[in-house]
Amino acid sequence: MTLDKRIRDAIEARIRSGEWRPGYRIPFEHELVAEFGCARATVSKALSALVAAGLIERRRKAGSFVAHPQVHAALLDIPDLARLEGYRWERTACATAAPEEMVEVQSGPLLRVEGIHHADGAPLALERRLIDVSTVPEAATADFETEAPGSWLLGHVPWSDARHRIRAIAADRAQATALGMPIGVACLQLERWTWRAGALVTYVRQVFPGDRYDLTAEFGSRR
Amino acid sequence: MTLDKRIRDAIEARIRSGEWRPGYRIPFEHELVAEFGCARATVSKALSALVAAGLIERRRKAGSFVAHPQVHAALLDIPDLARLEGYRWERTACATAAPEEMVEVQSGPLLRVEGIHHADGAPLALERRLIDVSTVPEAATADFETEAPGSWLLGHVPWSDARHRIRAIAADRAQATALGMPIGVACLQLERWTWRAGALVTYVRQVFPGDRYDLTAEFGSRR
DNA sequence: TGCCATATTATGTCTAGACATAAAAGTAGA
DNA sequence: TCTACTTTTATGTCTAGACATAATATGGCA
Repeated sequence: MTLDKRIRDAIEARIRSGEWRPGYRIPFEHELVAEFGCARATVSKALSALVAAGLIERRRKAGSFVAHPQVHAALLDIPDLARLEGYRWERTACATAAPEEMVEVQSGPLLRVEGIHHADGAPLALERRLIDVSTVPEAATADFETEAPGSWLLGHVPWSDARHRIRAIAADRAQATALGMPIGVACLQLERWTWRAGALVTYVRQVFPGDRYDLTAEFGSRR
Repeated sequence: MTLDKRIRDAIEARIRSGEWRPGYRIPFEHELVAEFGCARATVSKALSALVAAGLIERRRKAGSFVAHPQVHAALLDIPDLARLEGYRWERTACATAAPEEMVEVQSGPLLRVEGIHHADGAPLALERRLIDVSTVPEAATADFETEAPGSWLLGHVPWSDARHRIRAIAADRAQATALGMPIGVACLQLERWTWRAGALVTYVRQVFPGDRYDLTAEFGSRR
């Protein structure tokens, strides 16, 4: 393990654990130099890597700060429904659930929340969400009437890893009814598993009508 | 413009132009030090950035080499159909075409190629491709009977930028027939525009049956 | 109080050099 | 010829220090 990686990992661990929350000013370079007993260039290299990873921001004279998390992945344009204006969350169910659609993923007891996102009066997305209560205990008593679980989690779980799966599906009876469309309409289904420090935080499945939504991704890279 | 960025840009330009092809050994660090009149650390920083960008690979003692392009985007798992074994290309049409589905993208005269990718005997994807003949003149005389245009282009256009669009569609009559499925089946449609130095290289639209294929994406990053 | 010039300071970039490391190339012995 | 050891060499990591830059903080002036 190289020294700059050790410094990077030490800082990253404190950010991902939530100890250093978004906006927190991490120690100055000269303080890290003292803490790790190395040259400033080595600390700077570690901090540069954290900037590239999107974990911190550096400002001259002011210092380095834990970056504010963003739901938008840099390369894959997945909307954060809860943040978009004009969207309305409509809660339909909230209960303890067995994770029948989440096979192969380890989790504790789960809370299930379902709802519909609206845009301009019409339903845009159907959301089914499972929250691992052992990872996020506050979720058990949260009020998802006033705030959608997506944005609620954003404020309660600072950092995480995620895996996405995108597929085309035909809307079943329940989905078609909820979205106000005929059964069998082609929909884009986005699934996202979110972990924090190895523990499942939440699983969410969003269904978008194919004619109202598409994903875009840009790559300034290799073909 | 900082010195390390100038070095990086100079190397990147020679790679993207095709002057230095994949596998080419770029000058040793000490040669770049002499060329740019700077310290080795500065050259090394520029090369590290090129590694992070996926443009070069560095091997101790051997030197640094232009990386072999990969169709797989790092974060979004889009398969390179032409490279997967067991896939068979079946050409159905090849003609000059008006780009009716490519509005808003500027291009020269286009060559149209259509075909079906097979896996284990069953059709897996339907492909419609438009190639800009003014950007890739050799395409006009290429033989797409023996080689799919995707892999052919890979060998003739070294580096490029790309934009993707992903949506769910219902298969129309022609698509359903080609894929051997009922009309209206939910399919994942992947579109990709590819540019080289600002000029369109190719547009491709691939249609995958929803029940036979899905995309996955992992992000070790922010939510 | 409000504004502007100045000083301070943390980051940004770069240098010249040291030592480590891994892999290729060369060498000697079986 | 084949194998094992040694040498060479390009990259990998790090140091101690220099100067640049930009944004904050400070102090004086109106």
